[in-house]
Amino acid sequence: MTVRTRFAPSPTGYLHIGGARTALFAWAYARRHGGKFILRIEDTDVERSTPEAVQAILDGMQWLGLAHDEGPFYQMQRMPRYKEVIAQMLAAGSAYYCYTSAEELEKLRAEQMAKKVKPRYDGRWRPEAGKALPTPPAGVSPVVRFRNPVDGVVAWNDGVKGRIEIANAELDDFIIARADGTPTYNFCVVVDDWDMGITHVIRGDDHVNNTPRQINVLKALGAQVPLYAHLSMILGDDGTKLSKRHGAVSVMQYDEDGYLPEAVLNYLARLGWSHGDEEVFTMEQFVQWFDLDHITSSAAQFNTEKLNWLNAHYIKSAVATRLAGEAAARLARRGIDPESGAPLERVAELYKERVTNLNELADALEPFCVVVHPSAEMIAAHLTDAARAALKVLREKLASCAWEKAAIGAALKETLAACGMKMPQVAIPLRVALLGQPQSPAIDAVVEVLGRDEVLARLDRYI
RNA sequence: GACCCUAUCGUCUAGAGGCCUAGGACAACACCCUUUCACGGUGUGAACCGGGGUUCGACUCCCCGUAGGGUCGCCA
Repeated sequence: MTVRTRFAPSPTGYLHIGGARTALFAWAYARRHGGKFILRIEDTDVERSTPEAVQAILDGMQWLGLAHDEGPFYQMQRMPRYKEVIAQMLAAGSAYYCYTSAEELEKLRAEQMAKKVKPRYDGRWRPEAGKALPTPPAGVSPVVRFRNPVDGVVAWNDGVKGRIEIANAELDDFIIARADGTPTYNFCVVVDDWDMGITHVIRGDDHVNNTPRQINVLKALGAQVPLYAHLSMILGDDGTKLSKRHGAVSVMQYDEDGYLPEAVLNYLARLGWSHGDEEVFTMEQFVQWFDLDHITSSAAQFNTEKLNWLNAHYIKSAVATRLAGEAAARLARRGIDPESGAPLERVAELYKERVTNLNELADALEPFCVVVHPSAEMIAAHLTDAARAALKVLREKLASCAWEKAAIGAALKETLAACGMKMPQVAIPLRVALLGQPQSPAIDAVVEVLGRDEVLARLDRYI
């Protein structure tokens, strides 16, 4: 049996971090077992589904590098198939028409809530041996309901939560087709998983309660029941349910915020799954190690600090060309010409050990492209008369020394000796004069990469 | 309210009855490195929700509490 997993988002918004993890796990499981990963867009909610959201999901998947083997399939394009199955079920008696209006249902629910019982359909249109059904009211188009078994329990061995058992008595006859004839979620999912030969349904925790209904329909259809694995929620940084106010929820926002996809992937992989003490690993390793047994069954709180640490790690190990390219794109978006100054690749090499994200990298590279003027306070604090005098001595040496790090370092040391100063006393004013800020990587390396002409020109403004 | 799920350092987690004096990572703190700020290195503090069982022995198994969460749509 080949493993077939799927990711089935509804296109009502962007791909959020929880969905991304679900997709990652389903993808990894298929990869791990040499199976297929299927992408299915569940767009039967015409009111809320948008083509923009479909695109956003596709973009998110692509950014993460989670490629699907089949699809994307769109449920709206499978309407004839759903209707065919509904007709079959109607004919077989496993589904029936119900003429109860939405208003009546609403009233029923309110009464049940008031009596503090579980709100559920009372089965008034359910055909039963020896039961007289009401006369269908004129002018009401009926919904179609699934005839759920009354007795027994439906149980499954959940891939992450273990055995779950729910009594059929807890389940009511849910609607599989609306009054306008369109099928509903719980029904489409079943038909799709069946038709697409899905063997492992890896999805969010919030679907646990749908599972027994889906299993019952599958059984009524004579279909094979797949293995279900329900992933717990991801909570926000503050331990509350993830929502817009948590800032970065959309996967693409992480791109925007300067995260590398491999960092996000590695972080997500470790959120709710583990492989002993392994913290940092490649997707190849992840695919090799991934299993359902080591998925945690409790909800996990998102921790931006750990993501930041991983991102910094991946930036450190990324090649400078790539980093320079990423930073250049960000600088360009700020209206800065990335080609206008020092070679960015060399600057990126200097900074990659020191930044947490690509936006910080762009910040760091900016003063190498354009002159950044220090604030008045900074000038007053660092570019004192004594400092300026030392910079003047240094300038003369830099005008003629060999242009490589060691020679620049030597010029710096000679300056210190000549002025009777300590390294920071010259290095910090020099940083302020050159970059507009008192901190930077090793100053000799910065001077070298900035170039002689630029260094002298920038110094001349202060001496 | 009913049903379902969950419970180890602040956070992510290891842990399949003795390997646990509970391990790793992020964060915190201290020290070291240092040409500033970082990086890096070393180290320290920090947890089994409570109560009952089962067992020679429970973080691990069972029950009951408690606390969180999810679901009860002609949404997905």
